[in-house]
Amino acid sequence: MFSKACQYGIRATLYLAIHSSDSHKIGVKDLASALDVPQHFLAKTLQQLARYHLISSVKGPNGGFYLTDKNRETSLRQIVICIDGPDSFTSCILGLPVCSGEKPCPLHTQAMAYREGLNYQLKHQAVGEFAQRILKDQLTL
Amino acid sequence: MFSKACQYGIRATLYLAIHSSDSHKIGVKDLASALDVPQHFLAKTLQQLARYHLISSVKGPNGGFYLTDKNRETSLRQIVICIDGPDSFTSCILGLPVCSGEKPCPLHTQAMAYREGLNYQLKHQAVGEFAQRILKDQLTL
DNA sequence: TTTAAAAAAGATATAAATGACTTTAATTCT
DNA sequence: AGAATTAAAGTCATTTATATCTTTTTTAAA
Repeated sequence: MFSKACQYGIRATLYLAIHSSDSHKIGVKDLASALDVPQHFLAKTLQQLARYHLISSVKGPNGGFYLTDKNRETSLRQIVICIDGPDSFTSCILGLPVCSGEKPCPLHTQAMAYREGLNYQLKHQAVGEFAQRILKDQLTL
Repeated sequence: MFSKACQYGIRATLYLAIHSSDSHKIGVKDLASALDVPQHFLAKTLQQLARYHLISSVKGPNGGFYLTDKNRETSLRQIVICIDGPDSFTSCILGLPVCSGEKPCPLHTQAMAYREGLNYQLKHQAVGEFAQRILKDQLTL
């Protein structure tokens, strides 16, 4: 479903949403050890997200990654698209080159129901809202 | 979600459900070209399924793969388990080593709701039933 | 006893994930 | 302002996993 890069990207973004701010940036090193993921691989992923302005970063001393208020308004769907591309939720679950409502594979209907639901959740909940729910419900990152 | 091997396995099994019988077996070569998938990779997958008696095969002239009536009663869930293992539907969508109802990740509820749905469909529909629906609704393989 | 086909084992290729190193840019401290 | 420092950005190499191809062996039927 999600590539490792994407999983790391989602977790890192949510972590930043909870722990970072304009005045408190977090370096890859700290982030990687907090999430227990490979540092350099995470770095690459974060750079990709920063390039697309889904997260923010500054270089140099006291620099690092952080989320602006605007960053907090983006959806996790955007993060997924940025890393895994736009098709991970729509491509055929059986790998058929053509598979759509008109020409469905045997699992099309079932898969769509499942994936659309998840897609909706990722699309209509802002990163900031997710973060609040994580704090409230004490979810794991 | 599914590995290529698993996608090929599902499609091949359904193809066999529709086109094969005790008296009409199908060779990997024909199967592979009908589904347009790599022949030898498919062969390996079919052998795995045959080893676990989810599909049937005989060697030699006029041999090949086919489905018995009993084979038609197995579920696609069994096929998936046989190839991708038992955890592909329950392992954490964010890759966390521990993620459960008690200690959920931020996407746990959403992911479970929809994966359980798909899982249910795969579990409670026999391969034979699937095949009939494919014929009835003219679905693509 | 020849033949057709699966079964098995192994080699190769491709892609995903990870790691090491170099460069660039922003701060901080003279 | 200029040098030193820190951390991201970028590039390249290595490892690991997945997918694919090749060859050999076994088995059942004609």
